[in-house]
Amino acid sequence: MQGQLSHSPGQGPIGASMEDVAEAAGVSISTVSRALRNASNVRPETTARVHDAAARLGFSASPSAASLATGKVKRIAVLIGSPLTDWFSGTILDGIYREVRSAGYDLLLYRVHDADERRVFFETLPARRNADALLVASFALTPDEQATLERMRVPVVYLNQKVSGSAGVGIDDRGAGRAATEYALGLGRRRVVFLRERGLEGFRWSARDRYRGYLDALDAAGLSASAELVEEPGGGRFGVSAADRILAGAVPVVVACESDGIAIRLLAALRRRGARVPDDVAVIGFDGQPEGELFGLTTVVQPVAEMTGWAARTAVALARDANAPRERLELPTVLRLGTTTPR
Amino acid sequence: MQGQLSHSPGQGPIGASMEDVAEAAGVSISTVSRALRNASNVRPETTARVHDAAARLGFSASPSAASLATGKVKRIAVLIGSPLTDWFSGTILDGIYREVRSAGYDLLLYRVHDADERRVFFETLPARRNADALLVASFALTPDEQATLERMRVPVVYLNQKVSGSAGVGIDDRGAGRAATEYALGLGRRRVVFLRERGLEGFRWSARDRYRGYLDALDAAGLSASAELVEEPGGGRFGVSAADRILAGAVPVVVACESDGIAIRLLAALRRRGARVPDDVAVIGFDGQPEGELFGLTTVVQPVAEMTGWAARTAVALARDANAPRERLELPTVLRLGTTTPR
DNA sequence: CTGAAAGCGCTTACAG
DNA sequence: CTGAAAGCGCTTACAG
Repeated sequence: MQGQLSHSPGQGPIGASMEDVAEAAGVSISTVSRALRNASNVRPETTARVHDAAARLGFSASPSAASLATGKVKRIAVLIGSPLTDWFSGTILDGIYREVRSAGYDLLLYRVHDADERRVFFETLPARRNADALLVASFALTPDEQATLERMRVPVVYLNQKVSGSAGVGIDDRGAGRAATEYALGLGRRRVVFLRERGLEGFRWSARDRYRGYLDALDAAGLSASAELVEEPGGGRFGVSAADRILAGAVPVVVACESDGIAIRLLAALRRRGARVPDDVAVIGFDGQPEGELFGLTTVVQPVAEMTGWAARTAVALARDANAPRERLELPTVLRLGTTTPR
Repeated sequence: MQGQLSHSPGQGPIGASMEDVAEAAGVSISTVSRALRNASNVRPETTARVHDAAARLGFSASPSAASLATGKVKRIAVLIGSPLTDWFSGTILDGIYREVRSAGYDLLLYRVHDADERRVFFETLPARRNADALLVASFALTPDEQATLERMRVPVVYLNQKVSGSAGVGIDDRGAGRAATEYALGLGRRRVVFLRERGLEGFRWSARDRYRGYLDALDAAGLSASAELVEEPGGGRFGVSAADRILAGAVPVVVACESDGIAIRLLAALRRRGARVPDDVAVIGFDGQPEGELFGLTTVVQPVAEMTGWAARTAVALARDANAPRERLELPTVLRLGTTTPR
């Protein structure tokens, strides 16, 4: 019994081993291994006998042992930069989960909210050797961080960020931000402001690009940008001071928002102040969050389901074969008109 | 080279091995292993030398190999029954993530939305041998499923469900539902209805219990329940037909909602119909979602952060030692008055 | 404080 | 179609 590790006292039996199954089925563990993975080169009756024995003993294989032998961990990691309470985060996680699980992979979740979490993630690279592919969602990486991920030797798929040479899918945030702003300018209001959350500048690629598109449109129209409105993220008070500042202007205005979630919070704040929407203030969101429809929100709808599905399927393909093609895809957005902008 | 597996063609080098580090540092791999985990029985200079060599070679240990040797996978699995887009799901995932990661564990996510996903999960038990502890969140399990989880030999912590003999934390959903309804009855309206989502009956323990509390209160007041309002979950149209049905009654009414998310969607639908809140319809939510504050929502606030923190810390404790105490904790709720109920 | 060696539980090339 | 054996890359009891 030399070498027998005794460091799991009181753990109790962890369940049947492959050897137990082999004995019960009267075959070798090689055959058990093959039969349980339904390899074609096993006699059907043998396979059935093995499955029977495994079920009877409540056997389930050790993923760690299998990983060690195959070099694959059958896990896909997702790295998310926005709070998980955001509609966008929840929606893409839901979609990614479906694809990943149906392909037989588990989902490992990593979240990076602040500079500290960010530092820890890139220093320790927990996804290293821990996932067969990594999906980076809505998260603006520095060139350094991109390089670090490269060295990790795990295939990376980007959702909503452009990284040349890497697989990825997204929309044209800048173009869509510009188009929304052009539409806003066409409404004949004197001010068009852009509202976004503070403190996530380095994280949210998409917000930054949408804002750039806003500036593009103003520039093309020969206008200078109104002071952009930046609010503290999250919390019940979001939008309140923005509403105050917007209403202080005393001119009809259009507000283009970074996201529908922000737009909805702004609408609530405006209404509590008695502002008329869209007469005093017109509002345009960004996302296509279903809740926005209830508020009649005019918004830029992005094809979240398509983006997510594509990203997840690509991650699975790369997890299976790191040499699978690494394509880039850009999907179109649509401006959906509601009642928060005038006809 | 016999036995050398050749099934990873083109994978390229996966990085340095412990042997490489050992050679570079001039020690054995035993020492490398100890030094990298900062074991106390290694000379400080040796430890430093090993860390240096590891950093130079970009070494990171294989979690699979470590797991196989230790019997621990350093992962905690979360099983969630509600859509990840729900505020509650996002909030608890955020909180669980923080605790779990800071304790050195990875987070494995499992979601069970419909009967099919549910069946697959319990048939395949993907968390088996794949996590050191399982956190089951807001998910009503059948006795059979509870037993299945028991046999899995992974410690389980329940968030928002009472399972005797298991660790868990939650609020008194039934009591809180009753208290909210009693408050509603005290407002002197003739009808008090309960609004919840359809299709998740077997999944959401908490919604069911809140509804039971509603019935309790009516019963105690000698009233019979109004037809409960059940709506299709999700989507932009949620709440619209509920609003229609509520307004058809033509009597002032109080609506107690399963969640704040539902209450907010109802408020939007009511306002678009021109109903006065709280004069025509008073609304009470459940959760304490920050967004509700913007709408002045009266609601039952549950201590989500405390519940989540406790559950996650308990999961970590059980992951470290399956014999750690399995306690149950019930936390209090508070009715927060807003402007959607009359003074 | 350090090293040689066994073992964790699988998968698969090889031989039959 | 099946089995014996090597190896995946760690950790740790044991001996020094």
